[in-house]
Parts: sequence; C-alpha cells; structure tokens
Amino acid sequence: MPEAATVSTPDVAKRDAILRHATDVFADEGFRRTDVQVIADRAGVGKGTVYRYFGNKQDLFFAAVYHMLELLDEQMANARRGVEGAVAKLRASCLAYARFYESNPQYLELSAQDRAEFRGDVPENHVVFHEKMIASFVEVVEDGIETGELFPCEPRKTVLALGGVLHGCVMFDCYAKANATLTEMVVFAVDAFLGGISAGGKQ
Amino acid sequence: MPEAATVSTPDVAKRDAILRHATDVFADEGFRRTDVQVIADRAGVGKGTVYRYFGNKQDLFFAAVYHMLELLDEQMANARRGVEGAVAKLRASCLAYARFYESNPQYLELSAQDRAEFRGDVPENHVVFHEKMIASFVEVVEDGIETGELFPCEPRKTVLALGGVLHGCVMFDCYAKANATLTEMVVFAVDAFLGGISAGGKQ
Amino acid sequence: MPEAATVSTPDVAKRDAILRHATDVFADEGFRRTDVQVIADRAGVGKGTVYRYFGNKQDLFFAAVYHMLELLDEQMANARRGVEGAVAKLRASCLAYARFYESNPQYLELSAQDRAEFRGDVPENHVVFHEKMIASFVEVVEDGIETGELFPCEPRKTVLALGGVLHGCVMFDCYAKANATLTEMVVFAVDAFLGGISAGGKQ
Amino acid sequence: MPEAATVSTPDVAKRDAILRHATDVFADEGFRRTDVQVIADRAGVGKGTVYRYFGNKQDLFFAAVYHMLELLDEQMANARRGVEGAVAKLRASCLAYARFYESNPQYLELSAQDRAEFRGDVPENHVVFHEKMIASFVEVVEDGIETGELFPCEPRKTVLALGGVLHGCVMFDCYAKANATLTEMVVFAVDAFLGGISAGGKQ
DNA sequence: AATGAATGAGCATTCATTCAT
DNA sequence: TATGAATGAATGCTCATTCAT
Repeated sequence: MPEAATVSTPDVAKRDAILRHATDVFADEGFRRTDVQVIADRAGVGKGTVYRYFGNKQDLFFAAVYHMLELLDEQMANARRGVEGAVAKLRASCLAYARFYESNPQYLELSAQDRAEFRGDVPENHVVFHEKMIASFVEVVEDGIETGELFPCEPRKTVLALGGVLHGCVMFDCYAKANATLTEMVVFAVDAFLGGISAGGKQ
Repeated sequence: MPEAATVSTPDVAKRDAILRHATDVFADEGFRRTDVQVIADRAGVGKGTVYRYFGNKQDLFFAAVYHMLELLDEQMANARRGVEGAVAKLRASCLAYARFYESNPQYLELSAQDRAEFRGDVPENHVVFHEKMIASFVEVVEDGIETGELFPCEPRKTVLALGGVLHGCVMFDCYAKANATLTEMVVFAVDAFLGGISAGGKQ
Repeated sequence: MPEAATVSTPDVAKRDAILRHATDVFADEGFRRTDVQVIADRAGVGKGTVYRYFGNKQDLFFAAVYHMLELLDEQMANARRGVEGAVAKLRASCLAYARFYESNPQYLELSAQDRAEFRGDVPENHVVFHEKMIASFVEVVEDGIETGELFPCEPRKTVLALGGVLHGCVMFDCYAKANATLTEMVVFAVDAFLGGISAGGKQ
Repeated sequence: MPEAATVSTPDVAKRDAILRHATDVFADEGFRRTDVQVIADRAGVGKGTVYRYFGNKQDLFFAAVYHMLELLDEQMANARRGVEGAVAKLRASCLAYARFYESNPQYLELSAQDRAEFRGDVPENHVVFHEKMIASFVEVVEDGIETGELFPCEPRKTVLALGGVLHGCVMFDCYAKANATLTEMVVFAVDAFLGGISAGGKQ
C-alpha cells in the first residue's frame, strides 16, 4: 500500500510547533514575562506568523492550556478504560492525572499561570471542557453510589472535592518538597479521600 | 541620660499601610501587572518611600505574603487551641484555613500569584515559616498515631497531603463553582480525607 | 480571421474596483492608517493583486488621487461648456468644484491626505495635470482681460489665488461648521473674489 | 531692583523644549510617521518624560497645535491693534496670518496634519479657541457693516469665507508654486475678496 | 496571472528603579 | 528621611512587501 497520502496538514505542523514552544516558554517565564518574540524564535517562525495563527498573546496562551486539557482528559479517559468498579476507575484517573503532570512539569506551570492570571475567567470552550471532564467523573461516582460501592453523596460536590485534592497536591508540592514523588503524594491523598467516601472499609 | 532614643520605630503604621495596600493591589492586578506607583498612591506615600521600606517590588511582594502566612498560622493555631483529639484539632485547623481564605479572598489571589510567579523559589524566611507550620501539624498527627486515633502513617507525608487538599480546594474553586461555599467544600474534602486515615470509623 | 486578439485589457474592471475601494479606505482611515489588506478584501482580490496592479501603497494612493483629478477636471470642464463670459465661466467651474467635493466627501479627505502626506511632492503626471487645469483657467482669465470683463492682472497669479479660495473653503469647513452648505460657502467666497477682480461692478 | 526672582519655571523650559521639537518633528514627518523617541532625543529628555508631560502622542500633537493657535492669534491681534477701519483691520490680520505661516513653515505642515488626521475632531479647547478667533473677526465685520464700510452681509459667513481664503492660499501653495511669496498670494486673494465685499469701490 | 502566507522592522506605551532635592 | 521627576529597557502588536505555489 503505497503513498499514505499526506494530503492534509497544510500547516498543522507549524501551528503545533508554535503551540509546543509557547507552552514551554509560558511555563518557564510565566504569562506576563513571556516575550512572544522568543516563542517565534524557538518555533522558527516570524513573530507575525505567531499572531497570524493565534491572534494575540492571550489567545495563544489559552490555546496552549486548551491543548493541555485535551491531553490530560485523553490520558485520564484511557486510564479508566477497561477498569471495573467506581473506586478503581476514580483511582486510575487520578493516577493518570498525577503522572501527566509529573511527566510534563511544564503543564503544571501552565496551570499555575492560568489560575493566577485569569482566575477562571477563561474562554467558553475551556469552561465547556471542564464541565465535560467533571461530567465524566460524576457519572462514575453516580454508578458507584448505585452499586453501593460509595456512600451516598452529592456526586458533583464529591468530584469537585476530588478535583481540589488533585489540583492541590500537584500545586502545593513546590512549597515543601516531600520525600515522595508527585505521583506518590497524589496516590496517598486520593486513597485517603476515597477511603473516606467508600462503603467497603478502608483500603 | 540624653536623648531617650526613639525606641519604637516611628513608622510602623506607614509600613503596615504600604503592606496592606500592596496586598490588595497585588491581589487585584497580579504581581507583574501591579504598578508600584499605585501602591504608593493608595498608601498615601511617595514611591521612593515604598522602595526605602521594602527595597524592591519583589521583596515587597514577599513581605506581603509573609504577613499573610503569619495571619493564617495565627488563626489556625487559635482554632486548634483548647480542642481535644488529633482529628478534631486537624479539622479545626482546616476549618480556620478555609475561613481565612473565604473571609480574605485577596490572600487567595496572593497565594496564587506566589505559586505562579515564584514556584516555591521564595525567601528563606518563607521556607522556615512553612516548615514551622508543617511541624505543628506533624506534631498533632504524631500524637494521633500514638493515641491510636489515626492509622500509623508517615506524619510528614500525611500533613503535606492534607496541605494539598486544603490548597487545592481553595484554588480549584474558580474553575467550577460548586453550589457550596469555599468552606463547605474544604470541610467536605477534609472530612473525607480524615475519614480515610482515621482508625475510629468514618466521621 | 483567427482569434481576434483580446485587445482590451481584460481586467480594467478589477483595476477600477481596487481604485474605488482604495479611495474609500484612504479617505476613511488616512494614508498611514490604511491597511492594504482591507482594500484588497473590499475589492474582492488578493493582496498580491493590488501590488501587481499598483506597485506599492504610495503609488496606489497617487493613482486614486489622479483619478480624482480627472473626474474633477471633467466636471469643471463640462460646467464651463456653453457658458459665455469669463466671469460666468469661472463661476460655473467653481460651482462644479464645490459640488464635486460636496457630493463626494471621500475625495475631500483624499485631498487632505495628499496635501498632508506629500506636500506637493507628487508624481510628475500630477504636476502636469495640475498645470493643465491651471492653463485652462488661465485661458479664461486672459480672455476676460482681453474683453475688458476683468481688470488687468497676472492671469496665473489670479488663477492660483482662486484655486486657493476653492481649496480653502472646502478644507476649512471642518473647523467651524458654517450654517451653510459647502457649496453655498464656495459660491459666497468666489463671488466676493470675482467681484473684487471684475471690471463690471459687483455682482 | 535686584534679583528678578525666577521663582516659578520649575520645568516650563523643559515642557517648551519638548513642544518645540515636537512641532518640528510632526511637521517634518507627519503625525503618523513621527516616532516619539525622536522628539525625546531632540529635546534631550527621556521618552518617559515626554509621556509624563503630555500623556500620549496625540495629546502632544494637540498641545503643539494649540500653541500654534495661540501664537497665530497673538500675531493677528497685534497686527490689528491701532489700525483704523474694518477693511484695514481685516487686511492687517490676514497679512499677519500669511507672514506667520511664511515665517514658520513648520506650523503650516502642522495645520495640514491636523486637518488630515483629525478632520476637526479636535479637543474642546481647540474648538473654543477657534470660535474666539472667529468672534474677534466677526466683531470687526459687524463694525464695518455698521459704519457702511462693508456691504451688509452675514458676518459669520463672511469671516468663515475669509478664513477659507487664508487657509486655502497657504495650503494650496504647494501644488503649484506661483512666482510669488506666500504672503503676496494671500494679499492678492484677500484684496480681491475684500474688494468684492467693500462698499467703497475696489482697492 | 493571482494569491495569501510569512516576515520583521517599526512604534506607542508602561513601569521598576534611581537619585537630586 | 521622604519625595516624585526622570529614565530607558522592555514588549505587544501592526502592516508593507515579498515570493512560493
């Protein structure tokens, strides 16, 4: 089967390169300190090209964050696939979350910048994506309650609390390096949290 | 005895005013966007005075954060005082933590800025203070293990995980407003977490 | 007879469209502020096509101005046609001038831009055209002097002064809106001026 | 009388220097093309100082134009002082107008820029000043009508027409250099115009 | 011939920091 | 000691022009 036809990709590669380097620079320097020229230089394009593709610095940042959200969601969904049981599914997702940020520390900084600079005042598509991710967790929790695996609780509240646990563990890390990897800390915290809401005894 | 040495620093009030307004402006605008002139104006002093008292913008920011840490620690210590039992003490501290940030949202933003801008690359006195706060929690956890109130665990790891839970709950809030106050969410998450590490059954 | 050679340039229409929209955009935005891309978009052609037809932004502007000069000259010539008497001819021309700019305010702005941006440092063909227009007026004035309708005077100086009157009345308008139309103001000023150089008593 | 006390002038000199050089650069380069850095350099101050004194480029430009208006008005008023008769007063003012622009060609370009860039959409104080200048001319015309020196006419309309004549003569000059100075052309045009509205015969 | 993606020089404005008064 | 005027490096964004397709 010859010639797999690379018909498309007119400049997706260029867009990706910009996005990738933008992520790195935003992570290294922070949103405000970042000079778009540096992103352009690293991506090997002119500054005007960056603006052509992303409109302005802020939208470029948002695009980088959105890309991160997609990757994170994908990895958590993959981790959940084929796992049985609500607790096991939640645990697998959280593990994927931890591994994602541990493997890609630049995304951790991107998240910190996002929170600090925009305080949730983010584009609509981010909000939608957040809700989609929450919804997928809520579904798991609801199933868990139905099967009796989890104590009855408000699913959304539970999911948001779990989200807080995850977010906090990865962000808080910098203040007092534990003698543990980021992933170990998340697992520890999540297990305690899940133990506290599980019906079947602890651990 | 000549000239009874002006013992008291004659301008503590001025220093405090600068610090207070700096906190507000840093919280409102973010570290990078903050114009020191605005802080000086609001504090009713010249810009040069701000630099005389705090050296530079970054150190002013750090001083504001340090002041926040002192207040937070004080409130958590007060909350713990007179409470019996490790779990109850931890819970009371966490409640104080939540109330502190709920009552003073500007400190929440200050924390977010601190994390985003400096990633834990903070002055020595911050590190020391963090460790002091951690130590006071660790002591409680160790007591809890000793009395059998808590499962055996690594105290420091447990405390850092709990710190992550707290940090995460207050920071994560902005992404998906729960139908609950910040304090309710923290209580919910902390109770689940404590339930998971408590020996005495859940809640 | 084979293939009757596409004699007519096949894209005069396209050139005209570009020129028409260029005039509007230059008038609305001014020369410097004008984005050639906008002209291309409005004309429904690619930006490269604009450059293919006109070389560069400045030459495009000059082409627009030249087109305006042709239209203006045509209208003044038409107005003069069939009119008897030097004063009547001059008056008719000036009326046409006023009506031209009142009916096409975009040309007024184009003139203002031309003066401000290039100060008469314009292409040779503009200079030639100006001289041609001046010459046609000079001829009328010379006839008027010969027939005794006008006082003896330097014809060229007189024509340039009249040109100043016209130019000034339409340009000055913006500073202090009179309670009169542009045309009324021009008629008023021109009648006074002509009254002052006419031998036959005033008006 | 010793010590003429230069009490005031804290930095009026610096402000004037900036304004003077701004006028020159705006005149030479045009508003859009002007780089504020160049003005700062020529005035021997930092760029920030220019912004400290004038806020932004546009306001700096308006300040330069306003200064020009004040100078022009002063010179016309001086020229009128001690002159008897409406026509003589108007003529003297117009002569001063012509001499002003002939002696200070940079102001001529400044006017052209003002018209082209802002089309009369200028600050309130400019409008007020224009009206003040118009009013002083209107008064002369009204007196002239009262004494019978001028034909009855609408004074404001007459003044605006005269303003157009002046404006046009100085602006139009660039298109077709007459064999006369700017002042000669203005005198010629104004005399014709005044001749046309004067009761007492021509010239 | 027609296009429009890519480029990078150019410029307004901001703001941390200094230092003369 | 307190001030705030002065500075100039830093940076987001625009747009004329080019040129590969």
